[in-house]
Amino acid sequence: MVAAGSSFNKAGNSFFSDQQEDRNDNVSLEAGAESPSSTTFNDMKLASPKKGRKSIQKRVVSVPIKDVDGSRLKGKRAPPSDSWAWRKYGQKPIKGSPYPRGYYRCSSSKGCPARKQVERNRADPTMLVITYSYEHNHPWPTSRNNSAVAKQAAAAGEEEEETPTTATKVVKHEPSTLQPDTGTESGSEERFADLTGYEFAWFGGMETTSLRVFESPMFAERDTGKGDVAMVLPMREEDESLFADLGELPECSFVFRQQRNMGPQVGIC
DNA sequence: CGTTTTTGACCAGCGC
DNA sequence: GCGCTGGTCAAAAACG
Repeated sequence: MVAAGSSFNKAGNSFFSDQQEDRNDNVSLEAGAESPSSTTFNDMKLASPKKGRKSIQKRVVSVPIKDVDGSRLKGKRAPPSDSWAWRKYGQKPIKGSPYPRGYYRCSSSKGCPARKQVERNRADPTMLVITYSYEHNHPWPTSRNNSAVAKQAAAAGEEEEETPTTATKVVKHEPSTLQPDTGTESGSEERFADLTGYEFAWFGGMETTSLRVFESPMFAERDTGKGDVAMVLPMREEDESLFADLGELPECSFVFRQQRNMGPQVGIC
């Protein structure tokens, strides 16, 4: 991303570094778009030394546009990306990216501090990169319908969003919040337990049974050796074709498939 | 009529 | 100090 904007330079691979949140509610964050299709789910805690604000946690999720779109079209699928209501409050073209980034604010409840940014993954336009930001200890409202959410997320993708459904989710964890190596699995489970309490409550349905974390070589390449943990969540069979196009997927990614009446299944490369 | 989206302007941080 | 960029605000328009 060509050293995306100023604020990102400092952090370098800011994705995997602690970042700080300054001024108002702004948060500097790495545009996940830069990362290869793989990335995807990041966890970041942002402390704000300056204004003594609560720590801000960020999570980056990469979701296939089709997933989002499908949800929107059919209206009754599993939540595409989250279960909250978001209101768009801005959109900006991002330097180096042909796709604009949309800024959303949680509207599930009054005073909801959560925000998210949605943009297309430059490396893989079929993927949407969604960055969630919220105060670490903020109690989230209860789940809401997701059609609106899906619509918004899809909108962020702009143009083409007319493909069927996909439910692939590649999840990546911020290593700093996990135990480096040995912690891959236990650590991530821990993290995901956290997730289930927040916007990713829908993960809960499967996390205990098959949500696992794997390390992917591909993440290492842009992650200056921090050892990212990647996770690929359920995808639907009809989307295999999608992956045919995702040449950038890790040589060895783990893909879970979840069939409607069966639990997720693990596919091993 | 209330809510959401759009869009241009403004503000602040960072690099040069 | 200046310019660039990202993030937010806010008014108007659109939508349900």
